[in-house]
Amino acid sequence: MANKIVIPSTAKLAIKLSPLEIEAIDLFISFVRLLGMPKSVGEIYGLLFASPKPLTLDALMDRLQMSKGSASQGLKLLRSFGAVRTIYVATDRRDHYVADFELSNFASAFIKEELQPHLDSGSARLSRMQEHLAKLPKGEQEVAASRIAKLQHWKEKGDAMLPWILKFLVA
Amino acid sequence: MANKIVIPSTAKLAIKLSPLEIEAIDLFISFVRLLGMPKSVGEIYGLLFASPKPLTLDALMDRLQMSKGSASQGLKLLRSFGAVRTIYVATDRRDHYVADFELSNFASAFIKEELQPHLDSGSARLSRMQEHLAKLPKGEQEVAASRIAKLQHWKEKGDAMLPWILKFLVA
DNA sequence: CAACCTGTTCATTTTTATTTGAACAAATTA
DNA sequence: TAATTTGTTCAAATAAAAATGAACAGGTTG
Repeated sequence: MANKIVIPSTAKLAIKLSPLEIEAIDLFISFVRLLGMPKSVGEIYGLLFASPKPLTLDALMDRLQMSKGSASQGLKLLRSFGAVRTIYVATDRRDHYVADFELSNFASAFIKEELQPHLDSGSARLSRMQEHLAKLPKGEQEVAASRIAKLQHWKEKGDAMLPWILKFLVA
Repeated sequence: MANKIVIPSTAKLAIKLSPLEIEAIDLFISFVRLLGMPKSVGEIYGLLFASPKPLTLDALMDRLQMSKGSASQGLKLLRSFGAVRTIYVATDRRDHYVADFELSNFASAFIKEELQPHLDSGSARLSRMQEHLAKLPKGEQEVAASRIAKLQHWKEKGDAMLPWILKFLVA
């Protein structure tokens, strides 16, 4: 005998995502993947981006069919670099989220958290390399020195470029 | 009874990586990870970068303790964007690899293969969004239109920025 | 041409990243 | 203050990415 499916009166039917929402979500999934973030973060931002009104954690879970943990962590990350913020909604004590539309938030978070640290640790690395170089057999020193110089040059290029990119994005 | 360990006369002891090599490998592992490439690619490039002479696939496997499959695929990828190339070595029919020191190869491969395609598909996506927009209830059209305009703006910014970055890198 | 050498491919295994959901804490309400 | 609501955390499960190694294809050599 087949089980009867009972839907409690409090259950909310998940409203299917609209084509526009799907398009936005899809766009932001590929965008965040590019920055090495989990897909769920793209889904959340995409839906908030497309949504005309603020959404609660519940609503996100419901419409994206996503666990509470993912939604909570995704929002945490998005908040951390200002891609999303809460907005006060009277009579409802839940947090209501809206997307911030400044794309540069994503990019500058990526630059500050991923690129900058690597460039910064680069100086120390180059020093260490110079030390190792000194201990090399004479015959190998010249080649190695020229390659370390290459790295130095790349680092300088990176250092010079990042501020410029940041400025361009924010502008 | 303990087994006797027999080392066949043809076996080559893997030469331990030098501190300089380790430093280079470590650097390039984080670099390629940033570009979403597998660690093994960074190891290969790093060792070739540090190596004063060309290395064969065998040598890479041996010194990096890496499988033939990984080495072969990593080299294939690195060759595909010119980060590595083969060099002729008389009396040895194996391929001998050297690193190409033009950093811009990595960056422009990344731009051409990851960033550019997303921007390119963006136009079609924006058109689709415009169509969905038209089918929206009147009340929601205005908000949605302004957000699509945002996307348009970002896309234009990206389109404008990429060529500039590319030029900066190659310079 | 048969045995060998070199490198590629790809199904399988292993490792790493992401998601889930239940336990928890904090705040609110009855 | 007990019950409820809301959101976070984290250990465990799942999914995705990467590495492995055996089978293979194409050369080369004796």
